[in-house]
Amino acid sequence: MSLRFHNTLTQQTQEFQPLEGNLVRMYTCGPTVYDYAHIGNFRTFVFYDILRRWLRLSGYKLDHVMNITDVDDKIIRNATKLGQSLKEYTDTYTKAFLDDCATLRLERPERLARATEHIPQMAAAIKQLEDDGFTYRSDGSIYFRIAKFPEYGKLSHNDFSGIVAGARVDVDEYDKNDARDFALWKAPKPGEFNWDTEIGVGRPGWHIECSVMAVQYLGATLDLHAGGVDLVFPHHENEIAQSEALTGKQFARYWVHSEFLLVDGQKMSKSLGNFYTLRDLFAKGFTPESLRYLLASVPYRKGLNFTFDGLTSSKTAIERLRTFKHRIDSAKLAPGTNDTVAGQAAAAIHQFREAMDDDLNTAEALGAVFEFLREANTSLDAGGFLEGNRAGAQELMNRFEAVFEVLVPAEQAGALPPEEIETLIAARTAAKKGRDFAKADAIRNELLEKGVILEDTKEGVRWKRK
RNA sequence: GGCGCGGUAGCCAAGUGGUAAGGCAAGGGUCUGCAAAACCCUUAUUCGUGGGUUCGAUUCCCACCCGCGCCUCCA
Repeated sequence: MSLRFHNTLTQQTQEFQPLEGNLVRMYTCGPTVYDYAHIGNFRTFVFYDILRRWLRLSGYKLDHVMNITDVDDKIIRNATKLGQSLKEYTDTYTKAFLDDCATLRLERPERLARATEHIPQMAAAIKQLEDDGFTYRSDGSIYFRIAKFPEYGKLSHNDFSGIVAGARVDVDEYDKNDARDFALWKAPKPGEFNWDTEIGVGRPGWHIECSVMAVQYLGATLDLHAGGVDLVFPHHENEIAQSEALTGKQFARYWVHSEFLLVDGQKMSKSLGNFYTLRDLFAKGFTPESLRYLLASVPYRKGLNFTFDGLTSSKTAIERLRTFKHRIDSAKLAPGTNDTVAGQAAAAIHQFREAMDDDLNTAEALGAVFEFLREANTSLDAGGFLEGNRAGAQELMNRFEAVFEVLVPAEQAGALPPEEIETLIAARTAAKKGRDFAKADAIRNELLEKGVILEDTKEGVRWKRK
């Protein structure tokens, strides 16, 4: 079967088909750079990465835009407190975010779009919405009047027809006519960061940046729009209202949303002390690959309960995969092809693709890989795995790695150089040959203390980092 | 209260109208100078609870319970 996604808009899992040939125009909601991103954020960003990779591996060409929100209340507050310019402040966290993404091996979208670099375009869009009668001004701010957009609520499947117009609800420190109306443009406040534009002085509301940047770079209708579930309402609902009011066309055809990450069964929060950034985890000795694997291994539409036990078991699982990869790459095999093994490899490759096609079912895809891993190891132990079976096994592992990318260990600072390791291994092998096992074990322990694990295999000594 | 997601072994988790993938952990074994790695065996008569449909339901329907998210710019 072909690629399917669960579309929030239709609440159904639908076959994915881009509007134009094999080009996928996609937009994903990126970070607000007011602090270091936490592992909950990265659950979603890893999901974007898996989504990108699988689309590419399915033969699609991507045009993917992700926003960097570099102006909002928190940013303004924090930057002001530090006496920094907006740019100075957000550059710090933008860089940290991009570094973290690289560490987690997340593919870069074709374009990153910063909100503050699109202020004139946002003003122009708001101007057009004003001209078309979708807005009103109140206390210097400009609001979108949802009463003018009857389809409001179609994404979150809420019925807003009962909202009483004229009710004044004090939300967000601004006055609105209708509880659900939202700010397109916020009135200037003294001492804050403001922009002087064709619609006046002030700063943009949160939602307008995504509508404007998406349409500017990708056109009126996107194939795919992704984000965390918490963005369904109001953010994405508002994006739809603005965008479709502007263009008169459907904004996005497939909406995909990732579920939340919990920590020890609870929402992550600083007050509970269960709030983690990547830096926190690496400081505890966990590797980027372990986190990447853990975040990727639970299908994106399922809540993910993060635990340190989970991280540890991910590490172990990765080790097993690495050992297997090494084995099929380096094993000395007898000539010929074992049809049974060949069939198992083909079945695994098939099942892997089927699972991923089914709304990115990474858990099932992993199941296919591990099942073959066990079958192949059994054959390898028994000598039934032949030279002609190598390519099929490698093909499966390559496909696995193309999606999950955890097999190559990250470079670790201060690690023992490979030359020194090889020297020690040679000394140990010599000691073993002389039946001096005490010395051999001493060398092995010395290496272990320096984070290097030895394995004596039929093909010789293999080492790996702890 | 409204909308949405979910409740499967110690933990993570897939899945189907026909009788429960996979990973981790644990115990036993094979191999090894000892390890490590790898493999084998063992660990859910049962899939939140109660009804219903059916020859048969974990899978479909109804009700209920529990967890989580959104409904105040939080991925």
